[in-house]
Amino acid sequence: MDIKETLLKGIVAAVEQAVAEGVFPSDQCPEIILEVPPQKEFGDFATSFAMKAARAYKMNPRKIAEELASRLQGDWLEKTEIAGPGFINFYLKSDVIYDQLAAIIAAGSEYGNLNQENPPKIQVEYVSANPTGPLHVGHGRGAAAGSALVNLLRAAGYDVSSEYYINDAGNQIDNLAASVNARYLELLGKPTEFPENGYHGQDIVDTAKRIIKKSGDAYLKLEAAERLEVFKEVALQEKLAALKEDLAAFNVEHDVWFSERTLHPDAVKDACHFLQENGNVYEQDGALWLKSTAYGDDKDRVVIRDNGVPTYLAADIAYHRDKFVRGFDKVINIWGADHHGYICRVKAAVKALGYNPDDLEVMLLQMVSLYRNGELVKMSKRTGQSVTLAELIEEVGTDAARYFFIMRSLDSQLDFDLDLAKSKSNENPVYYIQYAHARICSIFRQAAESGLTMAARPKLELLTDESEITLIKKMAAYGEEIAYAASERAPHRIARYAHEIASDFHSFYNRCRIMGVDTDLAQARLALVGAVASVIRHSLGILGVSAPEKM
RNA sequence: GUGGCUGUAGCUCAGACGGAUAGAGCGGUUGCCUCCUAAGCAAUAGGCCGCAGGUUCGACUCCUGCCAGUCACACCA
Repeated sequence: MDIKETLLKGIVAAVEQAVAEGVFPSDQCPEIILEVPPQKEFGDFATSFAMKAARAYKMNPRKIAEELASRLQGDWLEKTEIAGPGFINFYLKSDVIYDQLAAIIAAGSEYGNLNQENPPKIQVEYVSANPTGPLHVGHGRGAAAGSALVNLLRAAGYDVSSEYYINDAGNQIDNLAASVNARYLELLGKPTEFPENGYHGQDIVDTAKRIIKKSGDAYLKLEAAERLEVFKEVALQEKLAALKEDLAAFNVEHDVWFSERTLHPDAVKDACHFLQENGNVYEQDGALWLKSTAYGDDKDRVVIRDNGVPTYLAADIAYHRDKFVRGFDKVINIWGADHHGYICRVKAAVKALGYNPDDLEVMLLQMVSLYRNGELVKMSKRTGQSVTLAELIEEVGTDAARYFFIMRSLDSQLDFDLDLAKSKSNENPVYYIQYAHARICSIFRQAAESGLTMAARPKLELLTDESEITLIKKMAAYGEEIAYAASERAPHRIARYAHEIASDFHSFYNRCRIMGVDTDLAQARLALVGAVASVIRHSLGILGVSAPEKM
């Protein structure tokens, strides 16, 4: 069992004993929280329990600490100290950490994967950009963060399904077809007015060119409406293929691609009927309205327009109903910050459908601002002037782009410095981590050459250097970090962790040598750095960043 | 106007249900390659944690108000 849990149980037992002896009052026991102290002189773990309990117990905190410490036992415990206003500091026996290291080594590449009994089913829907043009950098943040979150949740033992919602119904798709049509006519020398809400990107021109290359002017003979239908399908298939290609190049893969069209008309109608029967929609001015105000929205929202066409919300209601019908315990949507006003009505819809709105978690990504040469790069999807994800990957590479997107908390606006990300130098944090991994691989290559082998049972207790102890403790904390980061939905914590362990390793590397020291010590160190490499690989794997063996 | 997010070192940002001297990277200064990758290490300078109140033994963290930046407030998607 994890040493922290063991310690926690020991403390609980000590408190219970004190209560049984009448030293502590029987009720009002505050929660016991163990933390790693800010300084190593304060021990391996500490708790502020005594200070928290002081009020409830009406006792002096130092007295509480003494009573607790005197009842705490365990052969893994070196000593306890009471410090400051009433902190209890715990010092573990040194062999405890060697047991931990041995367990980490034994777990191998599985170390960092947590097991949960009856893991909750979680769905993560992310990117879901309209299939009307290439992905741009904003989608890139969603793609990186979403896939990292999926990896993180899986490592934490959840049963996760990732999904892309394809908005392949509605006006924007008609605009896509009309845009392709306009380019088609234009290229064939039959100038036409470009649709007002059309897409101006080069990709639309390219699609038109490919159509001409394949079929020439054959489609000119068709009625306009027929031609638009054909172009709609061609364009949609091309866009979807391009999206998948862009995402694949970015180490992003969705388990399910969900087409909005499949919701029309039946699922949308069913959902509306359902809401009608439980009285959550009403008709007014010829339209059908969701009573979202009953669930905290500012105003009611139209679901079916007066012309009989369902709104985007109608499809989303049907879609979210479908998600819950599929049996997910938690449904996570990753949206851009510009959609925040939409959350309330979807949650209202979820509640109106009879599900718990708290089971729908919407994570908002704040905006990305690109900087090049110190200047803001303006983005506009309409005019096709934006920097696309493909261009970003081309410019800075998948590893750097993913790391830059993930390393910041999702709810802080991101300034993405292109010049920094593409600089293949020490300014770039992703290389720092990868370099640590490459160095370890290099050590193993050298060891193999010089005949140094891994010991079956390395003498880990020889690892007594400060930097070695730091590394072991850092690795021992990885599981907890995974669990916490997953529960907080905070993949950036893993980026941080990876950087920290890389830093601990580089520090070790400069203090301790492996080749040329006593064989037992060398083998122990080899085992240590092997574990470090494994943990770095695991954490980079969550981030979707490669772990090169040479740099 | 209403709502969301943000405001911490020169710059970009971390900071676990309130706790012991507020952290990292970049940038600055100073050292370290006869030795496993110097894309590295070590040391050092740099902070009214936006402002003002409040709660508490204790507040960057919680509450209230204000200021600033940003995104959004459709029978568009």
